[in-house]
Amino acid sequence: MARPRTVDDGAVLAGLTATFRSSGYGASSLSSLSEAAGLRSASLYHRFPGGKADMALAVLDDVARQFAHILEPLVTGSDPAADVTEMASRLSVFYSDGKLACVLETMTLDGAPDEVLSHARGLSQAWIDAMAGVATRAGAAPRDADRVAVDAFARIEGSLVASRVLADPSRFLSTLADLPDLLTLRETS
Amino acid sequence: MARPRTVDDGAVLAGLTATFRSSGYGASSLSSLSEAAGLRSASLYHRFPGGKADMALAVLDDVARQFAHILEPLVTGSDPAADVTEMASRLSVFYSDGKLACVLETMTLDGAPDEVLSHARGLSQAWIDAMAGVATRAGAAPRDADRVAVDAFARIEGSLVASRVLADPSRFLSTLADLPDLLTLRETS
DNA sequence: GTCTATAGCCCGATAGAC
DNA sequence: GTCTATCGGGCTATAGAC
Repeated sequence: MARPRTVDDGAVLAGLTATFRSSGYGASSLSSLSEAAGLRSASLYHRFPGGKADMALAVLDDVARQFAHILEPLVTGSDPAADVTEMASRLSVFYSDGKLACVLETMTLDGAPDEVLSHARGLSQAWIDAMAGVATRAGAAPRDADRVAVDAFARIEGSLVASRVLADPSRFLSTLADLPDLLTLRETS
Repeated sequence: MARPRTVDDGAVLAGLTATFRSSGYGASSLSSLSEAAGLRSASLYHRFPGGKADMALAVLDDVARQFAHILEPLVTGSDPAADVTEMASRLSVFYSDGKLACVLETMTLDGAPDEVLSHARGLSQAWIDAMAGVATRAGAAPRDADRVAVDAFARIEGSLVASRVLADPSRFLSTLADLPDLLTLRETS
């Protein structure tokens, strides 16, 4: 990233991410991506020679970087319930309190190339593994830890879908609030 | 539907549904819809003068009809837990054991027209209302009934997303198995 | 590194024969 | 009621000036 660029890398990625996130892979046209990124399509092809698939992979790489931050409390923390609360807080920022869709959901629709699908799959699995890890530290048996981690993943994704379909993001926030109990096996919900 | 048609109405709708369901609204092209329906695009325009939006609305109408059947046990039954089990069984057929996406999820992405969005929203709400109704009959207070119904909706949608993203439909089936306890407030999960 | 311009194809949609 | 043929425009992608 040493060479001068008239449009900031981060701004380009942010624009591409926003478009893929809200429209999905197949419905994101190059012109919509170009407009959101602030670059003409020819310039996008200069940065992403593989075209739309390359852009999607770069977006997923960037999302992976953001998730590394979101999940960091689960890896470095020592108080499982507090660590999950902190992860939930960072998730809330990432999803804008439930107003934004999950790129893992939207990007795996349409006719996304296999490489994009497997990338999204790996990212989801890493997220689940991190949540299973904190459940294990909270005292869960490996099978239970994996079960509640996948359950947490499904509940988060489902609450985002419900927030969009019902046009009411409140379900996402209450799901986040339930996560500490769910992942530490103090299931009250 | 008295006039002769060389291609069966049901087959056309089934093809359109399959395409919208797996690709979403924006990524479903007229050529893909045409191929799935078994009709040339000009013939599709004859049946659906409003174009793609008309086709999407017809698909949602058909889905509403199917949901009337899926939800029928909740309305006519007398044993809440058994009624939810029967609904879950019919849902499993509709979603092909978790291998098919939810048209309510995929159709509300992309640039779907407002009419399509509100149609999908109404269908989701009817589903939730039916589930809240059975929870009420199981003894839940109105607030609790609505809460668990929305929760059930979100869990079902989330398990379908998880099934797709993780390429493992088993989460959908275990979510269905949890529904009777969830909706009758015997929460063990 | 980004731009204008354009290639070639596919898009949604329509006209008119049968 | 479905077809072939076609319109204008948007699509992904590339060539070449600056």
